[in-house]
Amino acid sequence: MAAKRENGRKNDPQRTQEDILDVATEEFATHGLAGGRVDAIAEKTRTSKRMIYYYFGSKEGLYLAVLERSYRKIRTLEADLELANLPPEEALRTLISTTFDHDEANPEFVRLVSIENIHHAAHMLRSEAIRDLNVSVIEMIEAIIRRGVAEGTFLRDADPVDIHMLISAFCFFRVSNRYTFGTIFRRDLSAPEFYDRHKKLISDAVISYLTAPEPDR
Amino acid sequence: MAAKRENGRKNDPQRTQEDILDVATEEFATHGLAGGRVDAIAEKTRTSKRMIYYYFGSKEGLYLAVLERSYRKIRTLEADLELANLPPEEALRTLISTTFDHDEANPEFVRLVSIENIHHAAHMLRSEAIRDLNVSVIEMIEAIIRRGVAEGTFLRDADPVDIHMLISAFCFFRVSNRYTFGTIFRRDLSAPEFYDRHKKLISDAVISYLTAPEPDR
DNA sequence: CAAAATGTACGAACTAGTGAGTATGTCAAG
DNA sequence: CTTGACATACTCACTAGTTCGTACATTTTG
Repeated sequence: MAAKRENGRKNDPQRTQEDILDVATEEFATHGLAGGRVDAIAEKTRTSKRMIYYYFGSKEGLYLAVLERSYRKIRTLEADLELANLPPEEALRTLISTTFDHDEANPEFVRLVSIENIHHAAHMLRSEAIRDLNVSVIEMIEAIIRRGVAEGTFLRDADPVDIHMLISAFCFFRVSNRYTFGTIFRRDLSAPEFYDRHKKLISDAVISYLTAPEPDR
Repeated sequence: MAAKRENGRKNDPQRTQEDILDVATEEFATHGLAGGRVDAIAEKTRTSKRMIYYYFGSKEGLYLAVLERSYRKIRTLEADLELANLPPEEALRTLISTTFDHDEANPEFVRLVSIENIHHAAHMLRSEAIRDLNVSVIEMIEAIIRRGVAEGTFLRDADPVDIHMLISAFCFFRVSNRYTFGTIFRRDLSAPEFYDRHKKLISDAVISYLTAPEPDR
């Protein structure tokens, strides 16, 4: 065993882990947790399978790490939105636009969340990091609604979580159900023509919901 | 016939297949396609694994059969809605209520669709039965909008597929993302208190979208 | 040198799928 | 109404291949 270090290896644990996580994100997002193959991940990595187990312990451990990292990424996005100075309607449109663009730009995140739901969010529940995500969106929406109601623009004092759900559902569904919906209605939801139109649709829907008078039924 | 014997075997192909499909639906909806185990299905069945292959050829064949059967079930539901006599708004509320209730009552269907989306709707595309689903909802929505616009109740001439998407997204998301959304926002979306409230929310949102004047921006 | 990081080769368990033979029901002919 | 031929329905045991995970050796780094 001539110990030649022709291509002498460099130890770079940081990069190794990032590399594994990148590849694993793609693999799990494409095939699911059960469908994702550890060997397949290892091969696409610049390192070996041994390192996956060295750093993440198990397949599930790796999956959880992938999930946590994905969630951590969004948290930052929401954080630096300056909405307090905008008029309520505009603030809301900006917020919706951000959610919309995020889901549009991160289909692998959307897929991971779908997969996690199939597993009843079991891994998420075990992860403090994700469980304790402080969700600033809700506070933002709450503030916007309060301002809107105060100044008389909004006529409905809606629940902010409900409003967030209305927004999220549409933005998420557009990406998560792109394929089945697209197949049935013969419509390619990733086509650029729908981008502006759908963003306007959900924005207008939310705004008109809030500005419409509460029907007495 | 009438050959009834104590513990002798009874040939009942119809029942055998139904039995397999019932169990497989549950298994795939719970664990996904890759995660679902043929052996597990076989065990919960009153028949054997050999019969699964006898009737469905392969694991994928079984999955496809499950998917087709699930889709076939809904098709009927939509069909017998009598909306033509109702005023537009009420017709729309009835339609939304139906979609809402369907997703609420069939979480395993919602899950199967989610799973199918992870697979890019690959199986669906291969199934004529599903691909050729004639979607009457769209025509219904189209008719309602047309009537509403004609009589001046609705001020927007919206695309019916877009409207259906807005409705579907919310109803679907409520069920499909029940677990992750519920975990993050500490809210049990299957709790009865949300049932009426959410149904009213999506209905009001759609109605107010259609009745609100098109903003000029 | 010790500790951390990495590569190789292997194995135990699992899993989709099958080979080969058995039971059941139908029906036509004797 | 009995017999036997035949197609469909079914059972049991087995296998080839995959997949997660690990034992062991080796290299890098401080």
